[in-house]
Amino acid sequence: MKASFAITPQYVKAACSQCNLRELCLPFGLAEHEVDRLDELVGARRKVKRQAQLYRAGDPFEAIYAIRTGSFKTDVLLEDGREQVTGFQMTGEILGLDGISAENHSCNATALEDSEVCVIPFARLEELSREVESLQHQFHKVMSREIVRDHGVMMLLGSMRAEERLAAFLLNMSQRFMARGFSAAEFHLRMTRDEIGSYLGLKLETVSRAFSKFQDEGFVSVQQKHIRILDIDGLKQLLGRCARN
Amino acid sequence: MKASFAITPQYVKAACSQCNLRELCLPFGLAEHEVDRLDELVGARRKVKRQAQLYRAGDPFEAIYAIRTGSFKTDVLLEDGREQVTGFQMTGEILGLDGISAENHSCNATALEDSEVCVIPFARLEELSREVESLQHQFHKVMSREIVRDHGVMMLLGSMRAEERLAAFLLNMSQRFMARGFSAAEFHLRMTRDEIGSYLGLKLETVSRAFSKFQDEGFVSVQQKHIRILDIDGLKQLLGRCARN
DNA sequence: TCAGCTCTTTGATCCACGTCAACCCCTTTG
DNA sequence: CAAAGGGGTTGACGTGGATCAAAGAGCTGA
Repeated sequence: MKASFAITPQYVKAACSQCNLRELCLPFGLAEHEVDRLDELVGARRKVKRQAQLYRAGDPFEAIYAIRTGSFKTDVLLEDGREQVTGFQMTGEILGLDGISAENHSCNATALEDSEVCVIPFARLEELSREVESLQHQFHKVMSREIVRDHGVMMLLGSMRAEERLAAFLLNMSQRFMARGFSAAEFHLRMTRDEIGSYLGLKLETVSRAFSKFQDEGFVSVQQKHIRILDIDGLKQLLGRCARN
Repeated sequence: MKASFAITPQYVKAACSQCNLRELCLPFGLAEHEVDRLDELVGARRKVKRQAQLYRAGDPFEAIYAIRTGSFKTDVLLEDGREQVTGFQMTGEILGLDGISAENHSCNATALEDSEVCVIPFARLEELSREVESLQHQFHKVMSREIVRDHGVMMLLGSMRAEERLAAFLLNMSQRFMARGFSAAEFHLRMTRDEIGSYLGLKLETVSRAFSKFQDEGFVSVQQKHIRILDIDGLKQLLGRCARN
């Protein structure tokens, strides 16, 4: 279905304007005729298979990417091979902003499931955003949001204990699924315990134990990657107390 | 001296074009006549006394700030009062980018010493960067650099042990002092052990002990806030080994 | 359908860093 | 110059989460 869409000209033409992710993505706040102009430069689309990389650290930077379907993780690697996951990205979110500063990417972006992204050539985006004020502003907001998000992760890594981190993670995922029209209470995590652990600055065993504890206490029901949140307020309260630093 | 400069019209006119920080700041990469246009909108300057706040979380966002003299820390606060320092900023660096996304600031910016910033009204910056391509691009680079920096901090907080974190911090400070024409080997830290600890996700005692250890091992000489780096390669090697996650 | 994966869970043990507490050194102020 | 207070250092001790180990549970592919 997706494939047949992808090759029909109407679909290409109507990319952003018909996309149900526009509220979350670059077209947010644009007038209809402005979205049409954005469509023109977002022609190309790219499929990325599960475990394949959209880009790697060091790759030359040419475009940013909007996730149309699927999800990704981004990570940076130390010389000794250890990995730090810097984020998980869902549909409508923008990948590749790290590449602007040095003109090549500084992290790796890996698909967590078979995914598809809209390729947005950066030079053309800058060009268009010089003409379209609302696009310029929305793009700045997207970048700024990434900075704010990163500060939240620092808070998490620097000041919270293991169970708080996982609670914050689950609440964040829940809220993002909800924003995309999915259930806030029940969802599939596409990443492994190891990847969650890397993101949260914990070992996978600690993540697993925290999940078990939450389940024992009746906050969530966990079956492998399938999560059901049973007591969202309980999780929120868990967050409130117990800072470490 | 600074005060007398600040009120002379030439000085206001020549702000960016004569500023020795242009290489590090927004004017980087602009042609001379473009810098002149930037000067026009960077008229206002603001002094911030040590310990005073340039802005607070929740303040309406109207401008970003370039640090002319002095230094700052930014932090976010949890409801329970615990603080996470998200960064230390030096001359030429830009403060306030977090405010763009929600139209109000999401963190606090506090001067670590008596400081002065250039106020850059954001609406006018967006306006000008629609006209001046090189300014637009440099601004995007500045935002992107902040994102890359944040990823580095995540790496630090999520994957490094205490001594590695402090070593990374010292090397980073050293490099930034050097970029500003100061000694890379000898400098004054403007922040307390507690603030360093908050930034690095450690308690102040742990920071203090790590300083002592580095001193015992001959890597640095530490006298309160005065640091002399004696063996920069030793510090770098310390970074290479010993990841935790 | 089975073999060989990878991912997850759980238990036992260890240790890096947090916590608590005492003391020291500067700096500031009257 | 004395007193007060804010940093900073150091020691003793406790603990949250890492580490090591083993077994179970789901996929994947022949």
